[in-house]
Amino acid sequence: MGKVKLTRKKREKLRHKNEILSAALRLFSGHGFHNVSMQQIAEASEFAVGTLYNFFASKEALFEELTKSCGERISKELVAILDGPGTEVERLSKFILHAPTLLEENAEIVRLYVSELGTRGAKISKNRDMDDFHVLLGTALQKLIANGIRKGVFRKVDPKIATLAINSTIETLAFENVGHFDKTAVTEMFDKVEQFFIDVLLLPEGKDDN
Amino acid sequence: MGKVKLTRKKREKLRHKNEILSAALRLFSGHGFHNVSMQQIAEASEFAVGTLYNFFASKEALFEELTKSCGERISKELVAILDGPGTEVERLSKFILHAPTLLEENAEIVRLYVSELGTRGAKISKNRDMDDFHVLLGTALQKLIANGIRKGVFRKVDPKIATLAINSTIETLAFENVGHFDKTAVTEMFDKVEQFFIDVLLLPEGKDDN
DNA sequence: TCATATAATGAACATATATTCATATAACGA
DNA sequence: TCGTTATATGAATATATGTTCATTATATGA
Repeated sequence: MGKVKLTRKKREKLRHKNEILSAALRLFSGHGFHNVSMQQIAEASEFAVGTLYNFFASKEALFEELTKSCGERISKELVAILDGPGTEVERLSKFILHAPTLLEENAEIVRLYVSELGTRGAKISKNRDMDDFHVLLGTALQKLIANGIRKGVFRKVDPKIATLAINSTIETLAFENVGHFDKTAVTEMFDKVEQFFIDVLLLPEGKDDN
Repeated sequence: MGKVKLTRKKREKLRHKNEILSAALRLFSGHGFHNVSMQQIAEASEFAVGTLYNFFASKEALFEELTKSCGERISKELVAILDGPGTEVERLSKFILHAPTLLEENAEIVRLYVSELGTRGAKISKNRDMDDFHVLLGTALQKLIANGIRKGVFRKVDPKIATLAINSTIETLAFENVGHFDKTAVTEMFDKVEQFFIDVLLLPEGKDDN
Protein backbone atom coordinates (compact mmCIF):
# COMPACT_ATOMS: atom_id res chain seq x y z
CA MET A 1 0.00 0.00 0.00
CA GLY A 2 1.93 3.05 1.29
CA LYS A 3 5.56 3.82 0.61
CA VAL A 4 7.85 1.30 2.22
CA LYS A 5 10.94 3.53 2.02
CA LEU A 6 11.15 5.84 5.00
CA THR A 7 14.14 7.61 6.37
CA ARG A 8 15.15 6.62 9.86
CA LYS A 9 13.85 9.92 11.10
CA LYS A 10 10.47 9.45 9.52
CA ARG A 11 10.23 5.99 10.94
CA GLU A 12 11.09 7.24 14.36
CA LYS A 13 8.50 9.98 14.12
CA LEU A 14 5.90 7.44 13.13
CA ARG A 15 6.88 5.27 16.03
CA HIS A 16 6.47 8.20 18.38
CA LYS A 17 3.07 8.94 16.94
CA ASN A 18 2.02 5.36 17.45
CA GLU A 19 3.28 5.43 21.00
CA ILE A 20 1.05 8.41 21.66
CA LEU A 21 -1.91 6.74 20.00
CA SER A 22 -1.30 3.59 21.96
CA ALA A 23 -1.23 5.41 25.27
CA ALA A 24 -4.32 7.36 24.28
CA LEU A 25 -6.15 4.15 23.40
CA ARG A 26 -5.36 2.65 26.77
CA LEU A 27 -6.63 5.73 28.57
CA PHE A 28 -9.68 6.50 26.44
CA SER A 29 -10.86 2.91 26.47
CA GLY A 30 -10.59 2.82 30.23
CA HIS A 31 -12.07 6.14 31.18
CA GLY A 32 -13.79 7.65 28.16
CA PHE A 33 -12.95 10.67 26.06
CA HIS A 34 -14.09 13.30 28.52
CA ASN A 35 -12.33 11.78 31.49
CA VAL A 36 -8.87 11.75 29.97
CA SER A 37 -6.76 14.89 29.70
CA MET A 38 -4.00 15.72 27.29
CA GLN A 39 -1.71 15.92 30.31
CA GLN A 40 -2.49 12.32 31.13
CA ILE A 41 -1.85 11.17 27.60
CA ALA A 42 1.42 13.07 27.66
CA GLU A 43 2.52 11.43 30.88
CA ALA A 44 1.46 7.98 29.75
CA SER A 45 3.27 8.28 26.45
CA GLU A 46 6.29 9.94 28.08
CA PHE A 47 6.15 13.02 25.91
CA ALA A 48 5.45 16.63 26.77
CA VAL A 49 2.03 18.09 26.19
CA GLY A 50 3.37 20.36 23.50
CA THR A 51 4.70 17.38 21.61
CA LEU A 52 1.23 15.93 21.27
CA TYR A 53 0.28 19.08 19.43
CA ASN A 54 3.10 18.52 16.97
CA PHE A 55 1.33 15.36 15.93
CA PHE A 56 -2.33 16.23 16.36
CA ALA A 57 -4.09 19.53 15.90
CA SER A 58 -6.35 18.97 18.88
CA LYS A 59 -7.60 16.42 21.33
CA GLU A 60 -10.47 15.66 18.99
CA ALA A 61 -8.16 15.18 16.05
CA LEU A 62 -6.13 12.71 18.08
CA PHE A 63 -9.29 10.86 18.97
CA GLU A 64 -10.49 10.75 15.39
CA GLU A 65 -7.22 9.35 14.13
CA LEU A 66 -7.38 6.72 16.83
CA THR A 67 -10.90 5.64 15.99
CA LYS A 68 -10.14 5.55 12.30
CA SER A 69 -7.20 3.19 12.60
CA CYS A 70 -8.98 1.01 15.14
CA GLY A 71 -12.14 0.82 13.10
CA GLU A 72 -10.28 -0.19 10.00
CA ARG A 73 -8.44 -2.92 11.80
CA ILE A 74 -11.48 -4.57 13.32
CA SER A 75 -13.82 -4.24 10.40
CA LYS A 76 -11.21 -5.66 8.02
CA GLU A 77 -10.74 -8.65 10.26
CA LEU A 78 -14.46 -9.36 10.38
CA VAL A 79 -15.27 -8.68 6.76
CA ALA A 80 -12.48 -11.07 5.85
CA ILE A 81 -14.34 -13.84 7.62
CA LEU A 82 -17.71 -12.95 6.11
CA ASP A 83 -16.29 -12.77 2.59
CA GLY A 84 -13.91 -15.67 3.10
CA PRO A 85 -14.13 -19.34 2.10
CA GLY A 86 -16.78 -21.77 3.26
CA THR A 87 -20.52 -22.11 3.05
CA GLU A 88 -22.83 -19.41 4.33
CA VAL A 89 -23.53 -21.35 7.48
CA GLU A 90 -19.85 -21.96 8.13
CA ARG A 91 -18.97 -18.33 7.64
CA LEU A 92 -21.78 -17.03 9.80
CA SER A 93 -20.75 -19.50 12.45
CA LYS A 94 -17.11 -18.47 12.24
CA PHE A 95 -18.09 -14.80 12.36
CA ILE A 96 -19.96 -15.17 15.62
CA LEU A 97 -17.47 -17.55 17.19
CA HIS A 98 -14.59 -15.28 16.37
CA ALA A 99 -15.87 -12.64 18.77
CA PRO A 100 -14.21 -14.00 21.93
CA THR A 101 -10.79 -14.07 20.32
CA LEU A 102 -11.24 -10.65 18.83
CA LEU A 103 -12.42 -9.46 22.19
CA GLU A 104 -9.41 -10.92 23.92
CA GLU A 105 -6.86 -9.56 21.50
CA ASN A 106 -8.41 -6.13 21.10
CA ALA A 107 -10.11 -5.55 24.39
CA GLU A 108 -9.14 -1.91 24.50
CA ILE A 109 -10.15 -1.18 20.94
CA VAL A 110 -13.43 -3.00 21.32
CA ARG A 111 -14.14 -1.19 24.52
CA LEU A 112 -13.46 2.12 22.90
CA TYR A 113 -15.51 1.21 19.87
CA VAL A 114 -18.52 0.02 21.74
CA SER A 115 -18.47 2.55 24.52
CA GLU A 116 -18.05 5.71 22.55
CA LEU A 117 -18.51 4.92 18.92
CA GLY A 118 -21.00 2.15 18.34
CA THR A 119 -24.35 2.91 16.89
CA ARG A 120 -25.08 4.50 20.21
CA GLY A 121 -23.62 6.98 22.60
CA ALA A 122 -23.22 10.71 22.34
CA LYS A 123 -20.82 10.99 19.46
CA ILE A 124 -17.53 12.71 20.05
CA SER A 125 -17.18 15.05 17.11
CA LYS A 126 -18.99 14.32 13.89
CA ASN A 127 -16.56 11.55 13.02
CA ARG A 128 -18.23 9.31 10.48
CA ASP A 129 -15.45 6.83 9.90
CA MET A 130 -16.75 4.41 12.46
CA ASP A 131 -20.17 4.50 10.89
CA ASP A 132 -18.62 3.68 7.55
CA PHE A 133 -16.99 0.57 8.96
CA HIS A 134 -20.20 -0.38 10.64
CA VAL A 135 -22.04 -0.11 7.35
CA LEU A 136 -19.33 -2.11 5.61
CA LEU A 137 -19.76 -4.90 8.12
CA GLY A 138 -23.53 -4.78 7.91
CA THR A 139 -23.46 -4.98 4.15
CA ALA A 140 -21.18 -8.00 4.13
CA LEU A 141 -23.30 -9.86 6.65
CA GLN A 142 -26.50 -8.96 4.88
CA LYS A 143 -25.16 -10.25 1.59
CA LEU A 144 -24.11 -13.50 3.23
CA ILE A 145 -27.56 -14.07 4.64
CA ALA A 146 -29.29 -13.18 1.40
CA ASN A 147 -27.10 -15.71 -0.40
CA GLY A 148 -27.89 -18.34 2.18
CA ILE A 149 -31.59 -17.76 1.65
CA ARG A 150 -31.26 -17.92 -2.11
CA LYS A 151 -29.43 -21.21 -1.82
CA GLY A 152 -32.18 -22.57 0.38
CA VAL A 153 -30.10 -23.13 3.51
CA PHE A 154 -31.56 -20.25 5.45
CA ARG A 155 -35.17 -19.65 6.23
CA LYS A 156 -36.77 -16.82 4.29
CA VAL A 157 -36.25 -13.91 6.66
CA ASP A 158 -35.51 -10.29 6.03
CA PRO A 159 -31.72 -10.20 5.67
CA LYS A 160 -31.60 -6.66 6.96
CA ILE A 161 -33.39 -7.57 10.17
CA ALA A 162 -31.38 -10.72 10.65
CA THR A 163 -28.20 -8.69 10.26
CA LEU A 164 -29.45 -6.13 12.72
CA ALA A 165 -30.28 -8.83 15.24
CA ILE A 166 -26.98 -10.63 14.92
CA ASN A 167 -24.84 -7.53 15.06
CA SER A 168 -26.77 -6.03 17.95
CA THR A 169 -26.52 -9.21 19.94
CA ILE A 170 -22.80 -9.58 19.37
CA GLU A 171 -22.12 -5.97 20.22
CA THR A 172 -24.15 -6.05 23.39
CA LEU A 173 -22.57 -9.25 24.57
CA ALA A 174 -19.14 -7.96 23.66
CA PHE A 175 -19.49 -4.88 25.75
CA GLU A 176 -21.01 -6.65 28.68
CA ASN A 177 -17.91 -8.80 28.87
CA VAL A 178 -15.08 -6.57 27.83
CA GLY A 179 -14.70 -5.15 31.31
CA HIS A 180 -14.14 -8.30 33.31
CA PHE A 181 -12.97 -10.63 30.61
CA ASP A 182 -13.23 -14.37 31.29
CA LYS A 183 -12.37 -16.30 28.17
CA THR A 184 -14.16 -19.46 29.21
CA ALA A 185 -17.39 -17.73 30.16
CA VAL A 186 -17.34 -15.48 27.11
CA THR A 187 -16.66 -18.36 24.76
CA GLU A 188 -19.53 -20.27 26.25
CA MET A 189 -21.89 -17.35 25.75
CA PHE A 190 -20.89 -16.82 22.15
CA ASP A 191 -21.23 -20.52 21.51
CA LYS A 192 -24.81 -20.23 22.62
CA VAL A 193 -25.37 -17.17 20.48
CA GLU A 194 -24.00 -19.02 17.46
CA GLN A 195 -26.18 -22.00 18.26
CA PHE A 196 -29.21 -19.76 18.61
CA PHE A 197 -28.85 -17.96 15.31
CA ILE A 198 -27.82 -21.00 13.31
CA ASP A 199 -30.62 -23.00 14.87
CA VAL A 200 -33.13 -20.33 14.26
CA LEU A 201 -32.08 -19.37 10.75
CA LEU A 202 -31.58 -22.82 9.31
CA LEU A 203 -34.42 -24.03 7.15
CA PRO A 204 -35.80 -27.19 8.74
CA GLU A 205 -34.82 -30.20 6.65
CA GLY A 206 -37.48 -31.42 4.30
CA LYS A 207 -39.45 -28.22 4.56
CA ASP A 208 -39.08 -25.96 1.56
CA ASP A 209 -40.37 -22.43 1.93
CA ASN A 210 -39.32 -21.37 -1.52
CA MET B 1 -47.80 4.59 47.57
CA GLY B 2 -46.46 7.96 48.76
CA LYS B 3 -48.36 10.47 50.84
CA VAL B 4 -51.09 12.14 48.84
CA LYS B 5 -51.48 15.05 51.24
CA LEU B 6 -49.04 17.83 50.48
CA THR B 7 -49.17 21.43 51.49
CA ARG B 8 -49.38 23.91 48.70
CA LYS B 9 -45.78 24.86 49.34
CA LYS B 10 -44.57 21.33 49.14
CA ARG B 11 -46.44 20.84 45.92
CA GLU B 12 -44.94 23.96 44.46
CA LYS B 13 -41.47 22.91 45.45
CA LEU B 14 -42.01 19.56 43.81
CA ARG B 15 -43.22 21.30 40.69
CA HIS B 16 -40.09 23.41 40.61
CA LYS B 17 -37.95 20.35 41.02
CA ASN B 18 -39.73 18.67 38.15
CA GLU B 19 -39.27 21.72 36.00
CA ILE B 20 -35.56 21.52 36.59
CA LEU B 21 -35.51 17.80 35.86
CA SER B 22 -37.52 18.35 32.72
CA ALA B 23 -35.15 20.99 31.41
CA ALA B 24 -32.19 18.82 32.32
CA LEU B 25 -33.69 15.87 30.47
CA ARG B 26 -34.13 17.95 27.34
CA LEU B 27 -30.56 19.14 27.46
CA PHE B 28 -28.86 15.91 28.51
CA SER B 29 -30.72 13.86 25.95
CA GLY B 30 -29.74 16.29 23.24
CA HIS B 31 -26.10 16.87 24.07
CA GLY B 32 -24.97 14.33 26.63
CA PHE B 33 -23.97 14.72 30.24
CA HIS B 34 -20.56 16.24 29.67
CA ASN B 35 -21.75 18.78 27.15
CA VAL B 36 -24.37 20.39 29.35
CA SER B 37 -23.46 22.82 32.11
CA MET B 38 -25.34 23.67 35.26
CA GLN B 39 -25.56 27.21 33.90
CA GLN B 40 -27.43 25.93 30.89
CA ILE B 41 -29.80 23.88 32.99
CA ALA B 42 -30.41 26.95 35.13
CA GLU B 43 -31.21 29.11 32.13
CA ALA B 44 -33.43 26.50 30.55
CA SER B 45 -35.41 25.96 33.72
CA GLU B 46 -35.49 29.68 34.50
CA PHE B 47 -33.91 29.31 37.90
CA ALA B 48 -30.60 30.53 39.22
CA VAL B 49 -27.66 28.20 39.45
CA GLY B 50 -27.73 28.34 43.21
CA THR B 51 -31.32 27.18 43.20
CA LEU B 52 -30.36 23.97 41.47
CA TYR B 53 -28.12 23.25 44.41
CA ASN B 54 -31.04 23.64 46.77
CA PHE B 55 -32.58 20.65 45.05
CA PHE B 56 -29.59 18.55 44.09
CA ALA B 57 -26.29 18.13 45.87
CA SER B 58 -24.33 18.06 42.63
CA LYS B 59 -24.61 17.75 38.89
CA GLU B 60 -24.17 14.02 39.21
CA ALA B 61 -26.89 13.77 41.83
CA LEU B 62 -29.25 15.62 39.51
CA PHE B 63 -28.38 13.23 36.73
CA GLU B 64 -28.90 10.20 38.90
CA GLU B 65 -32.31 11.34 40.02
CA LEU B 66 -33.24 11.93 36.42
CA THR B 67 -32.17 8.51 35.28
CA LYS B 68 -33.88 6.85 38.16
CA SER B 69 -37.28 8.35 37.47
CA CYS B 70 -36.96 7.83 33.72
CA GLY B 71 -35.84 4.26 34.08
CA GLU B 72 -38.70 3.43 36.37
CA ARG B 73 -41.22 4.88 34.00
CA ILE B 74 -40.07 3.02 30.91
CA SER B 75 -39.34 -0.30 32.51
CA LYS B 76 -42.71 -0.32 34.26
CA GLU B 77 -44.47 0.31 30.97
CA LEU B 78 -42.67 -2.54 29.27
CA VAL B 79 -42.85 -5.05 32.08
CA ALA B 80 -46.59 -4.40 32.23
CA ILE B 81 -46.89 -5.65 28.68
CA LEU B 82 -44.68 -8.68 29.23
CA ASP B 83 -46.53 -9.68 32.38
CA GLY B 84 -49.93 -8.65 31.05
CA PRO B 85 -52.77 -10.69 29.56
CA GLY B 86 -52.57 -12.76 26.39
CA THR B 87 -50.60 -15.71 25.16
CA GLU B 88 -46.81 -15.68 25.06
CA VAL B 89 -46.79 -14.97 21.37
CA GLU B 90 -49.26 -12.14 21.71
CA ARG B 91 -47.32 -10.53 24.52
CA LEU B 92 -43.97 -10.84 22.79
CA SER B 93 -45.55 -9.36 19.71
CA LYS B 94 -47.06 -6.50 21.65
CA PHE B 95 -43.78 -5.89 23.43
CA ILE B 96 -41.87 -5.41 20.20
CA LEU B 97 -44.60 -3.48 18.43
CA HIS B 98 -44.97 -1.09 21.32
CA ALA B 99 -41.51 0.32 20.71
CA PRO B 100 -42.49 2.94 18.10
CA THR B 101 -45.15 4.43 20.35
CA LEU B 102 -42.86 4.39 23.33
CA LEU B 103 -40.19 5.95 21.18
CA GLU B 104 -42.52 8.66 20.01
CA GLU B 105 -43.86 9.53 23.43
CA ASN B 106 -40.56 9.35 25.26
CA ALA B 107 -38.03 10.30 22.63
CA GLU B 108 -35.93 12.29 25.05
CA ILE B 109 -35.94 9.69 27.77
CA VAL B 110 -35.17 6.91 25.35
CA ARG B 111 -32.40 8.92 23.86
CA LEU B 112 -30.91 9.58 27.25
CA TYR B 113 -31.33 5.98 28.26
CA VAL B 114 -29.76 4.49 25.22
CA SER B 115 -27.05 7.04 24.70
CA GLU B 116 -25.65 7.26 28.18
CA LEU B 117 -27.15 4.52 30.21
CA GLY B 118 -27.80 1.39 28.22
CA THR B 119 -25.65 -1.64 28.68
CA ARG B 120 -23.00 0.39 26.93
CA GLY B 121 -21.32 3.72 27.14
CA ALA B 122 -18.91 5.08 29.69
CA LYS B 123 -21.09 5.19 32.75
CA ILE B 124 -21.63 8.51 34.40
CA SER B 125 -21.10 7.81 38.07
CA LYS B 126 -21.59 4.35 39.43
CA ASN B 127 -25.34 4.65 39.15
CA ARG B 128 -26.79 1.17 39.14
CA ASP B 129 -30.47 2.00 38.96
CA MET B 130 -30.60 1.74 35.22
CA ASP B 131 -28.97 -1.64 35.34
CA ASP B 132 -31.59 -2.77 37.80
CA PHE B 133 -34.37 -1.81 35.42
CA HIS B 134 -32.57 -3.47 32.58
CA VAL B 135 -32.32 -6.65 34.58
CA LEU B 136 -35.98 -6.44 35.52
CA LEU B 137 -36.95 -6.20 31.91
CA GLY B 138 -34.62 -9.00 30.92
CA THR B 139 -36.02 -11.26 33.59
CA ALA B 140 -39.61 -10.67 32.53
CA LEU B 141 -38.86 -11.33 28.89
CA GLN B 142 -36.82 -14.40 29.69
CA LYS B 143 -39.61 -15.83 31.77
CA LEU B 144 -42.10 -15.23 28.99
CA ILE B 145 -39.96 -17.08 26.49
CA ALA B 146 -39.29 -19.95 28.86
CA ASN B 147 -43.03 -20.30 29.37
CA GLY B 148 -43.63 -20.26 25.64
CA ILE B 149 -41.12 -23.04 25.20
CA ARG B 150 -42.63 -25.12 27.98
CA LYS B 151 -46.05 -24.77 26.40
CA GLY B 152 -44.65 -25.91 23.07
CA VAL B 153 -45.34 -22.74 21.10
CA PHE B 154 -41.74 -21.64 20.91
CA ARG B 155 -38.84 -23.57 19.54
CA LYS B 156 -36.43 -24.91 22.15
CA VAL B 157 -33.89 -22.11 22.29
CA ASP B 158 -31.90 -20.69 25.17
CA PRO B 159 -34.29 -18.15 26.70
CA LYS B 160 -31.38 -16.06 27.90
CA ILE B 161 -29.92 -15.76 24.42
CA ALA B 162 -33.28 -15.09 22.83
CA THR B 163 -33.87 -12.34 25.36
CA LEU B 164 -30.46 -10.88 24.67
CA ALA B 165 -31.09 -10.92 20.94
CA ILE B 166 -34.52 -9.35 21.16
CA ASN B 167 -33.52 -6.64 23.59
CA SER B 168 -30.34 -5.79 21.75
CA THR B 169 -32.15 -5.51 18.47
CA ILE B 170 -34.86 -3.30 19.84
CA GLU B 171 -32.40 -1.05 21.59
CA THR B 172 -30.20 -0.66 18.57
CA LEU B 173 -33.10 0.09 16.30
CA ALA B 174 -34.54 2.48 18.83
CA PHE B 175 -31.43 4.53 19.02
CA GLU B 176 -30.82 4.57 15.32
CA ASN B 177 -34.22 6.17 14.90
CA VAL B 178 -34.65 8.38 17.90
CA GLY B 179 -32.74 11.21 16.30
CA HIS B 180 -34.73 11.74 13.13
CA PHE B 181 -38.01 10.16 14.10
CA ASP B 182 -40.34 9.10 11.29
CA LYS B 183 -43.28 7.21 12.73
CA THR B 184 -44.14 5.43 9.51
CA ALA B 185 -40.64 4.25 8.80
CA VAL B 186 -40.01 3.25 12.39
CA THR B 187 -43.27 1.35 12.63
CA GLU B 188 -42.42 -0.51 9.47
CA MET B 189 -39.03 -1.50 10.82
CA PHE B 190 -40.40 -2.74 14.11
CA ASP B 191 -43.10 -4.66 12.26
CA LYS B 192 -40.32 -6.49 10.49
CA VAL B 193 -38.46 -7.12 13.70
CA GLU B 194 -41.59 -8.56 15.23
CA GLN B 195 -42.18 -10.69 12.18
CA PHE B 196 -38.58 -11.89 12.29
CA PHE B 197 -38.56 -12.98 15.90
CA ILE B 198 -42.03 -14.50 15.90
CA ASP B 199 -41.28 -16.28 12.66
CA VAL B 200 -38.00 -17.55 13.88
CA LEU B 201 -39.08 -18.53 17.38
CA LEU B 202 -42.35 -20.24 16.55
CA LEU B 203 -42.18 -23.99 16.50
CA PRO B 204 -43.14 -25.16 13.01
CA GLU B 205 -46.60 -26.75 13.13
CA GLY B 206 -46.61 -30.48 13.32
CA LYS B 207 -42.99 -30.63 14.38
CA ASP B 208 -42.53 -31.40 18.05
CA ASP B 209 -39.07 -30.89 19.46
CA ASN B 210 -40.04 -31.81 22.99
C1' DT C 1 -47.73 44.23 61.36
C1' DC C 2 -43.77 41.81 62.27
C1' DA C 3 -40.71 37.76 63.28
C1' DT C 4 -39.43 33.68 61.36
C1' DA C 5 -38.64 30.26 58.12
C1' DT C 6 -38.19 28.97 53.59
C1' DA C 7 -36.68 29.58 48.98
C1' DA C 8 -34.17 32.01 45.24
C1' DT C 9 -30.33 34.53 43.65
C1' DG C 10 -25.94 35.11 41.00
C1' DA C 11 -21.37 37.06 41.64
C1' DA C 12 -17.28 35.12 43.22
C1' DC C 13 -14.29 31.23 43.87
C1' DA C 14 -11.67 27.08 42.88
C1' DT C 15 -10.41 23.95 39.78
C1' DA C 16 -9.55 21.61 35.68
C1' DT C 17 -7.77 21.41 31.28
C1' DA C 18 -7.19 22.41 26.12
C1' DT C 19 -3.97 25.02 23.74
C1' DT C 20 0.05 28.07 22.74
C1' DC C 21 4.73 29.53 22.15
C1' DA C 22 9.25 31.02 23.33
C1' DT C 23 13.01 28.23 24.32
C1' DA C 24 15.97 24.16 24.38
C1' DT C 25 17.72 20.03 22.32
C1' DA C 26 19.21 16.95 18.87
C1' DA C 27 20.26 15.55 14.16
C1' DC C 28 22.32 16.40 9.95
C1' DG C 29 25.00 18.03 6.10
C1' DA C 30 28.57 21.10 4.47
C1' DT D 1 32.96 22.92 13.52
C1' DC D 2 28.98 25.38 12.64
C1' DG D 3 24.59 26.75 10.75
C1' DT D 4 20.14 24.93 9.63
C1' DT D 5 16.29 22.28 10.27
C1' DA D 6 13.25 19.37 12.75
C1' DT D 7 11.62 18.04 16.99
C1' DA D 8 10.65 18.25 22.00
C1' DT D 9 9.61 20.87 26.03
C1' DG D 10 6.50 22.59 29.82
C1' DA D 11 5.36 26.92 32.04
C1' DA D 12 1.99 30.19 31.01
C1' DT D 13 -2.54 31.41 29.12
C1' DA D 14 -7.33 31.35 28.27
C1' DT D 15 -11.44 29.43 29.10
C1' DA D 16 -14.96 26.74 30.89
C1' DT D 17 -17.61 25.21 34.55
C1' DG D 18 -18.96 22.91 39.16
C1' DT D 19 -19.86 24.75 43.54
C1' DT D 20 -20.46 28.05 47.45
C1' DC D 21 -22.52 31.50 50.27
C1' DA D 22 -23.78 36.02 51.80
C1' DT D 23 -27.67 38.47 50.45
C1' DT D 24 -32.36 39.24 49.01
C1' DA D 25 -37.16 38.05 48.29
C1' DT D 26 -41.25 35.69 49.57
C1' DA D 27 -44.55 33.31 52.28
C1' DT D 28 -46.47 32.11 56.76
C1' DG D 29 -49.01 32.62 60.84
C1' DA D 30 -49.22 34.70 65.39
